[in-house]
Amino acid sequence: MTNDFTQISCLAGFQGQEVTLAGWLYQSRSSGKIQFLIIRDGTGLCQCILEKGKVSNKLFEQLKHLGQESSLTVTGIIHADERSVGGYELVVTDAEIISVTTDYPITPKSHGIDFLLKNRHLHLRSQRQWCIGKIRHTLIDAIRRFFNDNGFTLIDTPIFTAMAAEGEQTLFEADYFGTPMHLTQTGQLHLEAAAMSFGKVYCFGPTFRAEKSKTRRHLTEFWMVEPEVAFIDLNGLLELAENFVSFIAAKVLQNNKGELETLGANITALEQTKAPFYRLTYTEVVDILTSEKTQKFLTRQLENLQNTKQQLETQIGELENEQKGQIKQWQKDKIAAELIELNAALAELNTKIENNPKHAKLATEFQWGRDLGGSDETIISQMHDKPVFVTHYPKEAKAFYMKTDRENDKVVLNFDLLAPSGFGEIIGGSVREDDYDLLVARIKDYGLDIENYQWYLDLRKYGSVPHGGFGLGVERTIAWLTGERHIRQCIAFPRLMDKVYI
RNA sequence: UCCCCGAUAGCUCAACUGGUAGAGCGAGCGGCUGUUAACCGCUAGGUUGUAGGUUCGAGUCCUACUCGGGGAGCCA
Repeated sequence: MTNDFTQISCLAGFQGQEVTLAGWLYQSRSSGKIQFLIIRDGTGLCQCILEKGKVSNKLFEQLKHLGQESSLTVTGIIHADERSVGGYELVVTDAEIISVTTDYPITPKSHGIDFLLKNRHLHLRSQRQWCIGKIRHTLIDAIRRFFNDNGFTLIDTPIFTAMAAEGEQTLFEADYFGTPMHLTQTGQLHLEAAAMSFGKVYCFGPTFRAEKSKTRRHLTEFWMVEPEVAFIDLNGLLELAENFVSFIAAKVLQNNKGELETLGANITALEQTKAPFYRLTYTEVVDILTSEKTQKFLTRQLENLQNTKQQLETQIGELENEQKGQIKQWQKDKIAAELIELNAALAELNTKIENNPKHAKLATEFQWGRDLGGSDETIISQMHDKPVFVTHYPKEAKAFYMKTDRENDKVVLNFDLLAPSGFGEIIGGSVREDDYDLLVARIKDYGLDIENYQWYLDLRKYGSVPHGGFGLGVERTIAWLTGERHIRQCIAFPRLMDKVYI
């Protein structure tokens, strides 16, 4: 059946020709003797024009009363028309209704997030979620392409695992025929074993973390790609990471510019995502955070926020006055809708204004040795227009497997990559400890059961080499690329800390 | 886990200091030959999250609970 239908994304090649589209009614408007049906077919949107007299009266009346998301096929001639979504429109000569929908719950008006998540199975059809899905697809394809084209071998690491790698309090427990097991937090440890066989490897799959984190940056189930390379040092890893991120950003820009535009992404900023990225050590970051420059930066930011707040309040005041005046009811309602949006923006601004001094205080009082908090990362990330590497964190703040810097044993050879303009961390990586005795000591220091790590220690016994790798969070990367505020919109069926919808 | 905010029609929201519920969208019907979240007219639609309390009277005040949103800590 599929082969007979023309895809909306390919309409450019069919001007003046008659085609048949198969899809769903995305939206319709009628104006007496003319109807505008917007059809969605999974590849795009197309406005279909229905004129009275050009089709049978029966069909005209049926289509006039057809509910949103009804499925149908439409036949007609394609014309270019800039008034139309997508640039082409179809003048209908015939149509066949496949399935009638009544009372589709998601209307073209605004909805709350709880409602949309409860209806995620339907919300996936919306233009926004569709755009994000297309971008996600490109991103994942680009990730695989990059590693495949650069000599990496894909290794599928297990999801059931006995070991902890990232802190035991964030493990999901599973009952494995009576034996306690965990869902994987990372494929890294197994990947290190594979790297000693293939040299350059990567794994790509779902990852589970039971973090009690109810933020716009956290999911309990997320997708992570992790490369691991034998014979590499920290600089080599940074180069790999910046080439990788530049590549995937470029691919998304190349394939999904339209989707990025629809989503309101900052395309000019993304175009600057080219290696080399900025490089700072943790110690430099601490200096920056506690510097006067940062305080000034935050003060200026606060002033800007307050100015914006004032403008918003003035705007809201004007609208409220307008609303009281002698105007039509529908105009009042339009203003009411605008007010809701403005008030939401105001609430967000207020949160930022409230947080600014707290963040400023946290930054000034920052002491060497602590891990960077979310707000600290945000500040550093806001001060830069390209991704920033932060390297050489204090040993105590990081995982047991990270290699101690032989020139300064207080720090490890690790890095985080912060996406610019306030998006925060998208990559975490490190050189791995390759010395048997040092690794044993670290495992003991962390209070981990050494029995569980025997095979991992073997890797340091039989031909140990300097090696390392990193992990990139797919949903966070999508949030950064698209400018989407919340990570839950960046995966089709999100799993949140205290809520799994469908 | 902690702090702040919220819950009113299918959806998004109104209802000034306590006085018995109101719009838009959506749905149904009608009008309009170029609409872009179209517009105009009519109709239907509610035990105000749950349980108590204060009061002559509670959507509005108080208490507890449930659910949701935002933020913090921790992280990709």
